[in-house]
Amino acid sequence: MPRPREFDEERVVLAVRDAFWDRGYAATSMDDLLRASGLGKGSLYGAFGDKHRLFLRVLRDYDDANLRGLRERLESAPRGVDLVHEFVLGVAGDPTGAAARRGCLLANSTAELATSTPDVAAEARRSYDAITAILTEALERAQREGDVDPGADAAETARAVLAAQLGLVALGRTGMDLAELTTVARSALARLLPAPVPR
Amino acid sequence: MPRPREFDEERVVLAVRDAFWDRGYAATSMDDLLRASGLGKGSLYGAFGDKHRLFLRVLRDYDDANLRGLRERLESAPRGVDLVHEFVLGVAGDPTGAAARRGCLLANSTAELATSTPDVAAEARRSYDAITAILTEALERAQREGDVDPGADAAETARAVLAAQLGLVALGRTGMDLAELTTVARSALARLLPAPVPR
DNA sequence: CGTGTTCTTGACTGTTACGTCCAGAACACC
DNA sequence: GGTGTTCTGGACGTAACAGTCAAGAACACG
Repeated sequence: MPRPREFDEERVVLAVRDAFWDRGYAATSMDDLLRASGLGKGSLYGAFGDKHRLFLRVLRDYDDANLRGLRERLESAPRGVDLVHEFVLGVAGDPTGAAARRGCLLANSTAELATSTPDVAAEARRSYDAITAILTEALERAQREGDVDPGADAAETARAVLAAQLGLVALGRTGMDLAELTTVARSALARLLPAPVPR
Repeated sequence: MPRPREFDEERVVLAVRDAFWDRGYAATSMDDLLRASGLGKGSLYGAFGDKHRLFLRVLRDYDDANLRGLRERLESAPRGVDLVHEFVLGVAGDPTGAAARRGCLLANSTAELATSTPDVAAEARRSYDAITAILTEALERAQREGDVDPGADAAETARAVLAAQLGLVALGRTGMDLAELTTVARSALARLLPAPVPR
């Protein structure tokens, strides 16, 4: 009997996500979000609650999509080491550089809000732990496939790779030249992944 | 003949810096800054201009102090490689973990503002370029001193080290366990600095 | 000790912020 | 087609926001 929603919840989350992504949490006003989503006040508040709750919803959806994508790529990757390369080099993947300048919504939000909003810090830990697990799995596969030294601690390597990727994201956000960013990514990758001893 | 200032400009900049550091740029109100500095509105506006200009002043002072500290430590360090270690391990240097959770003002600000405020992105590039130059010098010294493989490209290594450090700062901000953070820092460092070939 | 310049304080303005609320619209079901 | 429930849009209230301004205080200098 209820009147059905006129909007698609997922589309609204994506539109709102872009607004937060472009301006940051605090600088994004509710009016910005209403304009971005095309909804009226009652609808947005009714469906998602206040700004803080809406933001957390956006962030969680963003992270989940990222993790889902990583897992899928791990399964479809010909070799485990490919995923690791993709993960790190992807920071400079967009040839226009727009994606690099935009950075990562989670990383941006953590830097802006981690102190004042424990929810965001917790979400970041959750996400980074999950990414580390996926990278660890990829590296273990790479070890079995002979692309990475089997003597290396896969979990430890995964964390180092994650740190390097986060650093690259930070550098990309400064507007660093894409070619330079790629060079840094390649050299970091080459050093972090210990090659198997040739025999 | 003019009436002298009653406040110390440098102390005000530091107090204001802490306020920005704790809350982020957008979430810090002028009232917060007035309370933190102890000044009245006319004084703060008269001495530093509006919020944006004040923030840039704070950021520039912060960066300059950082760079000065790095250069001094490079000169006083027994070995070039020591500075590189300090630089990376320093992220987890405070045993309480408060410093790690707080992160770096420049990194936080870049993540929050780089898109909307080109000044901040430019300041970040300036600072990171300067850090890279210092690290390059330290690495070249380390190569001469036999602590790093002389065949490695020092500038490229410096950029990789910077990326790793920025990643560690990002991880620290999530509240990651200090011991774990240190472990990641050590393993990244060990892999990024190619050991000299023993002979 | 008068004078001129700067500094300080806080009231004030206009804008924008977030969130609530209500009247009317739109639909599913009977 | 009536009825009940939810959705929609916008007006509204209160609070906080950034920044201006003017009146008076504090000093250096002559």
